[in-house]
Amino acid sequence: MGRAPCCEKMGLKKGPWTTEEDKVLVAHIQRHGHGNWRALPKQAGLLRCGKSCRLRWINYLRPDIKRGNFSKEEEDTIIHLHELLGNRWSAIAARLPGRTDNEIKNVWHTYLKKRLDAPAQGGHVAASGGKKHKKPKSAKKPAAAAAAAPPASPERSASSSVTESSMASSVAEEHGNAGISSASASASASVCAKEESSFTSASEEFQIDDSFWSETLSMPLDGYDVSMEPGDAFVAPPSADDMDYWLGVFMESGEAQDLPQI
DNA sequence: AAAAGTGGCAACCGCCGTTCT
DNA sequence: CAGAACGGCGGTTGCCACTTT
Repeated sequence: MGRAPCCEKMGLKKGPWTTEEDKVLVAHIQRHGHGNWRALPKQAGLLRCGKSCRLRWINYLRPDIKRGNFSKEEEDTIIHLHELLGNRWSAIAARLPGRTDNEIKNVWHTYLKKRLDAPAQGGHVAASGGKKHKKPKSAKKPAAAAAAAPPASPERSASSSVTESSMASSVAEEHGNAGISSASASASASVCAKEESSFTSASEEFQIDDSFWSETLSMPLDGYDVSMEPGDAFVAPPSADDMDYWLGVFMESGEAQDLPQI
């Protein structure tokens, strides 16, 4: 009705993001937050769809993103949570600080699924390249980006850990002001939990100690009888589709301290 | 050393639930 | 209250780097 028409795709750019676009997006979010993703590209002067901006920010530009290889503990956590939650990548990501749903989804499809499919081989097919030992994508240069972006996107040149980049840390500080407001405006408690937990983690440089993983790995299965076989499709407990249910699970399990006070 | 094959990752697409007019 | 816009999620795709032959 009174709303602006949804992102008209005319003239909008697609494909890999350039360094310049990244900078513009980060700078804009630093200043204004991301109250309205649809309007953001226009306000920032980006020829991108709002969705694209959001994805870029969530998955790569956010200051609290933890890049680099997945540890064994993280992989095990994903496997455990996948048994519990199924393909609810966002829910799984919420329990892995610094990891995004997209990244977890990728890891699942590339390593973990195979690892489960072929347990006989047993070995830990690490995300660090069980077979290929691929160099962290630092040189992947999109054809379109190559022209506009000098060497490589920031997150690619510093792919081991974005948290180490000065840009990221500065954004982290700024985001405490700009981003939180929009995050807290979100109606979804789960989203808030996810976002804000990330923010608090960001300020702590993402040092995840072993206790976190031992708790994470032992908590859900021990505390709750989900009575399901590994590999089963997700069998929802009563009202399990409700994220409040899972929030409650986390709270009761003592994981609450890892979540923001809502 | 070169070519072919394989796998990983970033990004897009479409759907769904929620919010707003 | 109805319809449209928005935000978010999961599935899928395409490009590129790496490995193997």
